[in-house]
Amino acid sequence: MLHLLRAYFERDEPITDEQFDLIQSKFILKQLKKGEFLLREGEIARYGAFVAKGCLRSYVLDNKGKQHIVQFAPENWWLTDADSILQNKPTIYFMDAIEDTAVFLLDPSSHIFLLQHVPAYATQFQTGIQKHAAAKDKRIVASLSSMAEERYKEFIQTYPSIVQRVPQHMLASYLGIMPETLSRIRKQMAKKK
Amino acid sequence: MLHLLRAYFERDEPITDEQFDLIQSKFILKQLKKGEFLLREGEIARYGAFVAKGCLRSYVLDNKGKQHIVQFAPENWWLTDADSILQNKPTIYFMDAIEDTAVFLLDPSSHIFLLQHVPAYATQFQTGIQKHAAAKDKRIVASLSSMAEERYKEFIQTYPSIVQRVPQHMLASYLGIMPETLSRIRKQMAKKK
DNA sequence: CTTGTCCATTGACATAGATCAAGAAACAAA
DNA sequence: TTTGTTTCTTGATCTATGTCAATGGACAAG
Repeated sequence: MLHLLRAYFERDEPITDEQFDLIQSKFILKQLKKGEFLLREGEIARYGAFVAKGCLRSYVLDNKGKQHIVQFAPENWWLTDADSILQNKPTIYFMDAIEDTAVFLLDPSSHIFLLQHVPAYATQFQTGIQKHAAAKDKRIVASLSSMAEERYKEFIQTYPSIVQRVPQHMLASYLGIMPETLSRIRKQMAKKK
Repeated sequence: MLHLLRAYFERDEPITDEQFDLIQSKFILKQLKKGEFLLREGEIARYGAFVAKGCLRSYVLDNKGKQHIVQFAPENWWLTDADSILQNKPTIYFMDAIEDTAVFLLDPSSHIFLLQHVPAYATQFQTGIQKHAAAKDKRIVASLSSMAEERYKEFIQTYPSIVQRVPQHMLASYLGIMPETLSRIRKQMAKKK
């Protein structure tokens, strides 16, 4: 799995073996079987997770016990609850693996250490933060301004690889609609074109 | 207005006059009349804006020309399009003043300078980023899991001061519902209690 | 005071999407 | 293959919210 971690940090600029040793020494590899949890509601998050292989998701339960998927995290994405880590407060999220998944865990102090000592880490971190923030903005705008069908199309455009690998009902949950509705939307779209 | 800027950076730790001089020298004060724009769709954002007094909002136009409010920024909030600044790409947002407003503008290189030279700046920046990110997460979760009435109640809880000062139809736009619907929700709530 | 503009309210109706119920596929395990 | 799970589809209704249209209040400008 280590080569995947290295490839990620070398995307923009190559890094030396020494630097990668530093990185490597801070991350903890964890293998998750499909369905295993990384974090549950009520726990305090202690790590950020980098997905080397597989796919995680995070979701919340509403007051009726219904799941709502907040994020998918396939290869090269990060998943964490920064709020919980930084404020030492219980998370509202569940995070689990929707396939067999390999993640690298990083605790906050290691994170700060790497920021200060490995420029390539700082670069990728910055890029990652931005990407996440932009994705969130896009999602908020979509939820305000688009009907379900448009949001689905936009999702397909933005995350074609995710569409292939997650079951439809999870997509529906992410989009904020019922599986039945997504099924009907797909039928509509198939007919039109 | 400078004392407001100073008060913001001194919230957690006092700062010296020298440090504040440094801060002061980088910010540009701009006064906006109600209705004046800070940024329009298609422009490239050049500054982050700190609201010292008054209130800004950002919104997008959907393909039918309808406004959707993405954010309100009252005193001590920041408003910017990081994506546009950092990627040098045209913004999709309009940002304007909903009251007479005083903002302090900061360009990216000054931002980096202050991060490196004024610890209190770095601290407040970090806190601000977190606050924004948490607010976005909360909003995404709410849009997935709550009906209009619950979202409205949550908004009142979270931003009581904003409710007082913005017209109802803007609140509706932020909540993703029509003004008529918000009016009906308020009527319902008044009846119940 | 009068006029115009903006905003909130209310009603009648339309529609996107939810809910409930039943099957049909798909797929894995035995 | 048979059986059991899980996922997807389809139909019949129900409900929250949007749309359209009219009215009345608040407030600013003349």
